[in-house]
Order: sequence, then C-alpha cells, then structure tokens
Amino acid sequence: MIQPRTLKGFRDYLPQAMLAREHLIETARGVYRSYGFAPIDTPALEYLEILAGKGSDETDKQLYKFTDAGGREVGMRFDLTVPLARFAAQYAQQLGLPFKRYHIASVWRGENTQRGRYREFMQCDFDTIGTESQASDIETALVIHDLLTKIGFADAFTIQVNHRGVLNGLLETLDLADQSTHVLRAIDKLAKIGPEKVAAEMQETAGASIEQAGEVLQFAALEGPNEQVLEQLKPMVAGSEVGEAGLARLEEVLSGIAAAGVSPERVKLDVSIARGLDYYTGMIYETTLAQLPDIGSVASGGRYDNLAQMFTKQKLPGIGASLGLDRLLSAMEELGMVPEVRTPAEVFVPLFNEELLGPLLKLSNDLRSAGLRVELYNEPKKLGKQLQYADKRGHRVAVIAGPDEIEAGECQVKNLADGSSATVKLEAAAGEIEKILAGK
RNA sequence: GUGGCUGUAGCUCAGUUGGUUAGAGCGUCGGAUUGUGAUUCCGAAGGUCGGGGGUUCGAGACCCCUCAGCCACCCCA
Repeated sequence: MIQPRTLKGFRDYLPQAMLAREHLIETARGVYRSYGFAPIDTPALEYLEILAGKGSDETDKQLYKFTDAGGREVGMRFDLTVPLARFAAQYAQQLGLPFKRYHIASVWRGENTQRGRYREFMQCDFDTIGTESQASDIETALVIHDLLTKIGFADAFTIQVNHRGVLNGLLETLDLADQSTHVLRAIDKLAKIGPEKVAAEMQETAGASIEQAGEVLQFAALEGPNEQVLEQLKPMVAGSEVGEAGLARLEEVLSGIAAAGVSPERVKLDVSIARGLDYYTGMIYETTLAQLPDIGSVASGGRYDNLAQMFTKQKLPGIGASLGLDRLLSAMEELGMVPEVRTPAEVFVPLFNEELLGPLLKLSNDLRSAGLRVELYNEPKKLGKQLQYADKRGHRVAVIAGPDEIEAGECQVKNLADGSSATVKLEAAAGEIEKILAGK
C-alpha cells in the first residue's frame, strides 16, 4: 500500500476550509469587477528565462524548476507579477492602455515552511498598468477598502499608506540614497524589532553613521493625524525633487480617498512602512486588522515605474496590490468568522423510501428552480440518521415529505437551528424556506 | 538555507525511573418496539506508537538517520 500523504508545504482543503476560501475569492472577484478590473490567467509553467533573475537571489533559490520532456528549461511561477509583466509586454498592443486586470491563482515557492507560509499558495492580485495617474493610486486604496469591508471587517482595519519618493527624498538629503534598499528593509522591521535594532541594522548593512540612523529613525517615528504628518514631512524632504513630488502625490491620494467617502480613520499615513520589495517606486499600501495587528499586512501593494522593462522597450508604469488570502483566512478563523458549515446547500431533503424517490426528486428540483441549493439524501435510512447527517453538515432547513405529506400534497419545512417546523403545501415550500433563511 | 522544539486512534491528548494484551475525551459506524437532529443510553470499529536503523533480556519511552509540523533567522503572501 502507498501511504496517502502530501508534500511538505502543500495542503489539501476540506469542504469547510474550501467553502470559506471560495467565499473569500468570490468576494474579491466581485470587488475587482466592480471597479472594472478584468480577469486574466497565465500558465503555471513559464520558460525559466522569463522567471529567473526577476526578483532577488532569494526568489531564484525558491524557484521550482526542471527540464521538461522536450528539453526546455521551465519554472513554476512564484508570483503573479512577473507573468503579468510578460503578459503585458506581449499583448499591450491589443489590450490597450491603461489596462486593469485581476488574477487569482496559485503560485509556488520552494522555501522553508512556517505557520501561514506554504510552498503552494494563492494570490489575489489586481493591477492597473499603463498609467501614472493619481486616480489609479486612489482606486487601489479604495479597492482594498472595499475588500476588507465586504469580507466583514467593517471598521476594524487600517490601510497604511506611504510613498517611496518621500522615503527616498529623505535618504537623498541624508546622503544615503545609494543604500536605500538596505535602509528601507531595516525601517520595515521597525514595528517588529524596535528602533535600537533597526539602527544597528542600518549601520551594519547600509553603512549608515549613528547620526544618519538617528535621523532616519526620527523620521520614521513621525505620528499623528495625516495632515500633521504631512506638514512635518515638508521640511524634511525640502530640496529633494523626488521627495517633494512624492509628498505632493501622497497629499493628493489622501484627499482623493476622502473625497470618495472613505472614513478618514480607515487610512493612515505611516512613514515607517516601506515594503521589502525593491521595485516599488511610488505609493505603497499595507493593511492591518484592528483585532490582530500582529499577523501583519493582509492586503498590500504599491506603484512601480516600469513593470515590463525586461520584456519590452515600451514603458509600462503600474500600480497593484494583492489580498493575502491565507493570512486573512487564518485571521478570520482565529476571530471565529468562519462558519462551521460543511455543505453549500442550505436545504436538506431526507429520502423516506425508494418508492418516494420520484416525488422527492421532483420536489428537490422545484426548490432548485426557486433558486435554492438542495441536497436530497441518497439512501433511505432512518429519518433520525438523516437529520443527524443534515445537522452535522450544517444544512439550515430540512424539507420532510413522507408518504402522508406527499399524499396530501404537503411537506414539513423544519428549521434545523431551533427545531420548529411548519407543514405547508408543496407549492408554498420555497417561500416558507426563504422566510427561515431570511432569519425570521 | 541555518538553528531550536515537537510527532501516540480521524481530532485533542494521557501513558509513571525502559518491563507483559497502549488508554481517555471528542468524532465515525451500529443499536435502544423501524417518521424527527443538534441535548440521552448501550455497543463496535479504528493504533506500522511518523518511518528506518541501533543500544538492551526487553523500547512508545534512550541514541543516530530520515520525513513531517511548529518557532526564530532570512525573506515574504
């Protein structure tokens, strides 16, 4: 016998997990579409040269690669951004710009596993490419805002925004511009490891002096209402072209988000967020949950100057972000937001005996025609057993129709949550069920 | 990739200084005069003690290797 098992970092999803997962994905899809983002898909496998050398050395190490039967060097995609770059370079002419797309798909990274970190996981990206407009910057935040709201976090999250130009402007004035990657990476850890360690890291990896590190930390510590922070930033980046431009854009974006009707409490200018990725050049976004700030960002992204420079001479600026599906799911699990349901069908129809199979198939189909999801039990077991099954699965309503009811053209509609039931004409069953599902 | 912790039934865990036939709760399945679950009672099935090797008269307990999970670093979703 072969032992049934899955590879390290790869997972199976049971119905309960998968229902929650699909619900999240459908919500994300709905939000993306509501802004006009169109779906695309790309192959899981790409020529190795497309994927290799795109991220850091780190991503190269994590890349799953092999030689296929035709002798081609191929790799499995490790994110959705590189495939998008290739895709955009290849189809920019026929797509037209700006191009807004979403892409929900699995990616693979051969890195060491940890809680919430797997070798196969799903990304839910949305990007707008071919424009540097403030509108696209603002919309990115609005999409994130809608995502979290629709998923059920209402007012319990904060979108932190920042602008790489402001960070780089400061580094310019401090004469640390050529070390920006190291400095930003260090700043990104501020919340996690504290100012002393960040200062030490900056001195070590970026060769910053104690004074420079101090200035950076002082900058990163800026706090308060958005307007106030903006004011304080002005003198700090004065004289730096990128710094001033970044600050201006930040101001525009914040007021745009407010103009869209988003509560100002949801969006916070936080100069300490940097995002690890080198390729961000403009606005950057992170999202944390009020109840679980420690799990980190559940939706993040930013603007990049030139997405597809590896693949085309055409300049394709863009902005995008991604929903951290797995992280969000584990957060929701922790917060008890994942219902204990193992069936997608709200209605359960027990099978009394084989003689009634015909009428019950008909009844089930009529209910489906009325827009309900109905499971007809497949074996004529004892009613108690069948109801037990329905209860375990999380069906909400049972429609019980035995010989007596069928004879009278009736059925019993039973609310499985409280045990109450009502006997109604078969034609009225759907309406009765709707009443229960509506919660009254 | 580096370092640390862990691995006993489907799940959560007990298993005394190594000592005979490895236990519980939950879950699963079956039953309690065959039409009512979530809240009863009874019963049953289910374990290569992650896998392999070693030490020992004897290993679930000790040692080595390996696989997997968790945590930290790294990086990131």
